[in-house]
Amino acid sequence: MVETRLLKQFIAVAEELHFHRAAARLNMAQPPLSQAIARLEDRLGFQLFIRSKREVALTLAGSAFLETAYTTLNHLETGIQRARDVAGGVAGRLTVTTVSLAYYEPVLDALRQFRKSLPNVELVIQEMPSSHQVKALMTGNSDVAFMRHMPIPNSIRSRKVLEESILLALPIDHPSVNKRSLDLSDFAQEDFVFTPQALGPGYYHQLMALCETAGFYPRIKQEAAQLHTLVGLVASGFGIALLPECMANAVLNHKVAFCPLRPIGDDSNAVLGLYMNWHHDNASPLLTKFIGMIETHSERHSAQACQLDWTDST
Amino acid sequence: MVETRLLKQFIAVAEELHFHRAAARLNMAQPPLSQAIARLEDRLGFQLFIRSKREVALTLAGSAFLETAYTTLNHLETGIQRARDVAGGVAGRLTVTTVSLAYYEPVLDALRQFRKSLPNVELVIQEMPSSHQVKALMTGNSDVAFMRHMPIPNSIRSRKVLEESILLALPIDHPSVNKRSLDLSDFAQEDFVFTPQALGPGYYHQLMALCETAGFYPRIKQEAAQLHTLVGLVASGFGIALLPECMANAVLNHKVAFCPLRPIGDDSNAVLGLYMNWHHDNASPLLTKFIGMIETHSERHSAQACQLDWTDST
DNA sequence: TTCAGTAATACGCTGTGCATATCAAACTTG
DNA sequence: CAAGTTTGATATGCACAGCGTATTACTGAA
Repeated sequence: MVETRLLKQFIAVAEELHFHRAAARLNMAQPPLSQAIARLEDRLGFQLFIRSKREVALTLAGSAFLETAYTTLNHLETGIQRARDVAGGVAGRLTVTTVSLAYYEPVLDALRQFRKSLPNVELVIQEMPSSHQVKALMTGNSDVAFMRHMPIPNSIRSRKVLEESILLALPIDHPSVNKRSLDLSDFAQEDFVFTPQALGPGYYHQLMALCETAGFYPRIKQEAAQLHTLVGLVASGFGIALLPECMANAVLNHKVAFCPLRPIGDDSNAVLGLYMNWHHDNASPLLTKFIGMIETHSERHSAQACQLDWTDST
Repeated sequence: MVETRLLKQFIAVAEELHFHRAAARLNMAQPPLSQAIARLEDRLGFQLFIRSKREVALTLAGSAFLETAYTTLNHLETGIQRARDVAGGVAGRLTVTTVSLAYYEPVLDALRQFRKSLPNVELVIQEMPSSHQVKALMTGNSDVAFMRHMPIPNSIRSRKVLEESILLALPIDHPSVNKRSLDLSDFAQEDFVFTPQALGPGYYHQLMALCETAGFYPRIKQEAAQLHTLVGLVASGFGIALLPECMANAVLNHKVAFCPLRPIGDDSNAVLGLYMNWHHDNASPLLTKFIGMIETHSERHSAQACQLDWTDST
C-alpha cells in the first residue's frame, strides 16, 4: 500500500534531488528518508531514482510517477477542502421546491441572497404540487418546500413565511365593485371559478371553509389549475373568484377588481399563509442557513406588509 | 496527514455502512476500525458518519469525501500502473532523429513494428543535420540518431545499420552508360554536382576521398543539399554525380543512369554506411527494445541485400 | 425482562518508521 | 597526493501508531 507520506517524501527527494536537503525539508533525518524511498520503490516494483554515490537522478518511470504523486496529493487536498466546505455549509446542494405561485418577495429575496453569499452552493428550484413536495421532503429529494397548508407527517417542521388576505375578484363592471366593503355572504348566488381540489388541497379547503362561514356553498362554474387563469376567467365573465392578495399585484388586469372582504366572526380563514417546510432529520448546514435567511427576510417583509395594510385600511 | 490506508478503511465503512462487516472485509477487528475512522474524522476536521447506537449513515460531507476517496485511490493506482509500464518499456516516449535520406526499409520496418508492438509509446521522429543530432543525443533530446558518419564523442554508441554502394549517376545519353563497368578515374575531367560540405560532412568527405583514391580532385559545377536535386541536375546535364544506391530505387528518372564503379584498391570508401547512434548513459528500456528491433531488421535486410548484389553482378 | 446486535472504550503488544551513529565512496583542495 | 568534505547507504535502538482481545454501553426485538 502506497501511503501519502511516501508520496510526500518522494516528491521532496525528486524536487531536491538530494537526500539531505529533502530530509531537512521534511523535518527528518536523512537515513530514514533513504529507507523510505527504498521502501516505496520496493512497493511500486520499479526504481524511482538512479543513485550514483555522488548524485541522484530520476528514472523515466520516476519522472512519470512524480506527475502522479503531484496530481494525487493535489486531488486529495482539493477533495478534503471541498468536503470541509460541504460540512461547513458553504458548498453542496440545496433543493427548494415550491407550489407555482409562491414567488413572493421575501422568498425571492432570500433565494437571491443565498445564491450571492454562497456561490459554491448548487441551488436547485423545482415546482411541484404540495403532495409531491411532502414526499420529496420525506425521501430527501427536497430540502425546503414552500406550500400553503401545514403538512401532516410530524417529522416535518413548518414555519409560516407570510400571510395575505383573501380578496374577492370581481369583473370591473360588477355592481358591487364600488362598495366600501363587501360581505362574502352577499355573493352566495354568484357563479364561482375555483382551483381543482386535487391540487393544493389546503388552499381549496380553506376557501371552502370561508364560504361555509359566510353561510353558503359556492356554485362552481369552472375550474382552472393556475391562479392566473382564474383571473382571466373572472375578466371574461365566467364568474367571481376568491384569490390571495398577491394576484392583485402580479396581474395588472384592468378588467378585474380585487375587493377586500369584511371579516366574519373568526376570520382565521380569511388570511392565506405560505409555509416553509423541512424534514426534522435533515442535518444539512445549508438548510439551517437557508431557514435563517428566510426568517430574516420574512420578518422584515411582514413588518412592511403590516404597515402597508394599516395605511390601506385608513 | 491522510494516509491511503485511512481512505481504504473509510471506503469500506461507507460502502458497508456497518463497522463489523467493513472490518471483516479489511481483515481486521472492529474496534481498531472504529478508532481509525475517528482518527480520520479528527484529521479532516469534520464528521464523516452519523452513528446512532444502532446504525451508521454518511453525512453530506462524508458523501462528498467518498467521491474524493474513490477518485484519489483510482488515480494513484492508474498512475502507478502507468509508471510501471514506463519502467517496463511498454509506455513512454522515444525520440528518433534522422538525416533526410535515411528512410530505408530496415529502418522503416523497425519503426512500423515498434509502433505496432508498443502502441502506448509516443514515437517522435525528427529530421535534422548530423551535427544537430549529436547535440540532441548529448542533451537527451534524442534517443536514437540515424546518420552517415561515426560521431566523435565517446559517450555515444554506434552501430552500422546498412551499407550501400556508391554509384555513378550519368545522364542517359552519356557515352559511358553502356559500358559493363566503369573506372572512376576515367571521369576526372567531368563536371560534378555535389552536396555542400556543411551538411553531412561525413558523406562529403567520403566521396572526396573516393575521388582522391581515383587520382583526381572533382571539379564541382554545382551544389545542392537534397540528393533528389542532384539527380535532377544530372538529368539536366549540369554534370555527373556520385550517389548512394538507394537513389536508383527511389527516383525513377529515365534521364539518369546509375552505374556501378569498379573497385579501386581499398574500396572502403566505395560503400556508404548508415549508422544508428545512441547515448551510452541512456537507460530507457524503450531504447534497448528499439535497438534490438533495428538490429533484427538490419540483419535480415542485409542478408537480402547481399543476395541481390550477387545476382546483379552475374 | 432478557437476548441479540451494534459501536465505543480499555489495555497490552507488535511492527513500522524514526533518530543517532557510522560507513563507504567520490569529488575537492591545500 | 593525502586529508577533508560531501554524498548516500547501513546498523542499531527506540517510540508510538495502529492492531487484537476483552469488555462496556446502548438499542431494539422476543
